Amino acid sequence: MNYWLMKSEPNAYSLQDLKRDKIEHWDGVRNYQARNFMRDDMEIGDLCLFYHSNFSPPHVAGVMTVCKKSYPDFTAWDINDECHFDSRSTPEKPLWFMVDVKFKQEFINSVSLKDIKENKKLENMVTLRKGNRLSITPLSSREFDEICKMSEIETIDSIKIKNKINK
DNA sequence: GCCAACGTTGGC
DNA sequence: GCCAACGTTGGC
Repeated sequence: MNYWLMKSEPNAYSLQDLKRDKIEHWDGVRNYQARNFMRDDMEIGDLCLFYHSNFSPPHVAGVMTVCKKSYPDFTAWDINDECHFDSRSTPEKPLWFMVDVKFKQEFINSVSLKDIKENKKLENMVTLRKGNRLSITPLSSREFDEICKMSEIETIDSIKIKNKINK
């Protein structure tokens, strides 16, 4: 089983949205490395941290699981979908792929990027590597467990995030 | 809103 | 195949 961190801008799609929808396809990935992770390495049952990017403060909000193996990202074929359409991808020769994810858990306390950076045990996280902009990164089981553990503790940032989300 | 860091594109 | 120019990501 593998562990992943997956980024989404909560404006576009949040963990709370997934909680409502239960299952959703993780479409719109248009980066080859991130695509390869999904297409080649993600298995049913893999555990994923749901990370809210472009939010102040940025944070991990909860956990989801992979519930369907990769298949072509059909939003790339929709000429009316300005954000996702890519003429290079066709049903015969798909270029982009996605998996389905299932809601598992909303953290009682979100874990902020700042708190992650300050945790010595997480200093080797791929997500933290300088200049990393990958929307999907692998995690070790230890890193995954550590972040879940951190969510049990209330912090200044987690209170900030709670207040903002409940507004 | 700024901008660093990276990925992608396209001319040569 | 190089690399400059451009676009995007995402923290701050």
